[in-house]
Amino acid sequence: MALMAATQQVKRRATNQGAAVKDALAAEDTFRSAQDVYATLRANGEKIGLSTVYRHLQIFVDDGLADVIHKPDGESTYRLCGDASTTHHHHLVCRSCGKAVEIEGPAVETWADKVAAQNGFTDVNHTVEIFGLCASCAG
Amino acid sequence: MALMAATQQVKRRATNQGAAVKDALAAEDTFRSAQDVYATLRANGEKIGLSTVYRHLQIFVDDGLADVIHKPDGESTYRLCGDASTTHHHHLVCRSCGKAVEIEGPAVETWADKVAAQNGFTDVNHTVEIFGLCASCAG
DNA sequence: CGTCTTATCGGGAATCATTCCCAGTATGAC
DNA sequence: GTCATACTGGGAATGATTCCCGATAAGACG
Ligand SMILES: [Mn+2]
Ligand SMILES: [Mn+2]
Ligand SMILES: [Zn+2]
Ligand SMILES: [Zn+2]
Repeated sequence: MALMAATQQVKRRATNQGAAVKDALAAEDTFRSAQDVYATLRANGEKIGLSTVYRHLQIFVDDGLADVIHKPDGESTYRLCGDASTTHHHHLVCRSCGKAVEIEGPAVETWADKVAAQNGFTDVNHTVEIFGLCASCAG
Repeated sequence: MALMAATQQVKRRATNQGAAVKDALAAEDTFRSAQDVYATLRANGEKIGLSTVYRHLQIFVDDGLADVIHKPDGESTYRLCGDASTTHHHHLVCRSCGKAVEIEGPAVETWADKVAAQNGFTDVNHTVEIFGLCASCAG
């Protein structure tokens, strides 16, 4: 069989580059771009390459440890999932500083599935992101 | 005042390149990339440059005539709004062929605003897109 | 511990969508 | 018709992301 279960854990080596990327993400509750994470790490004297940053960010997403949001300009931003990482959720994101709050909307989930079914669509998923200015940035 | 109302109509010249781009979009009910529209027009013998295609697609978006959706890979895709273009709406999009259905969800709108307000966010907007396989592509 | 297999690194090249630039062209007002 | 200038388009530039591949280091095993 060529297809493995998506939840199959892959054996990974523990490297300090990987730890550094995770620490960088964990230090902020904001969605951050790969370029930004890379710049921060280098500024802190970390010895790491840009390719490696991209590699680990993608691994986190694959493992369900991080979420990715595409900014309007197309750039990908990443953030570690909170403690409630096991449940499906969405985000309320500050356009200015990137600060994000995990949100849930059961009603939205059922609505999305219903609308899709009514139109004959199957194998559905959805993206729901709310953007705005957080209290700090609004002042 | 440096800021004009977003609804202010700008005077534009009628060019056949602009018409060609609009016709190309109107011919399909799918979200299509600038590159795709460009390739189609050239294949049809239209005399038009890639820059011009991007230019007009952006104009349509600015004028509220078209919607733009960013595919997971980050590429922007465009589609003319339907007759109900005056009302705020979202889309149910086929992952395979790009076919899109305009959908409305009043409950989602109020939910989004409420969640944002509860968390002290202002000047909010949101993206809600449902992806799946249309009936044709599912067979 | 040493050795060995190989996953992981990382720097630079390559890709690719999108934007920029600007001299040439066509629109529409008068 | 004339004219000011909005529009055009081809090529260069940008910038994020991916590729490539020889060098490095994690960790299994004895
Ligand atoms: Mn959801
Ligand atoms: Mn909405
Ligand atoms: Zn903020
Ligand atoms: Zn389809």
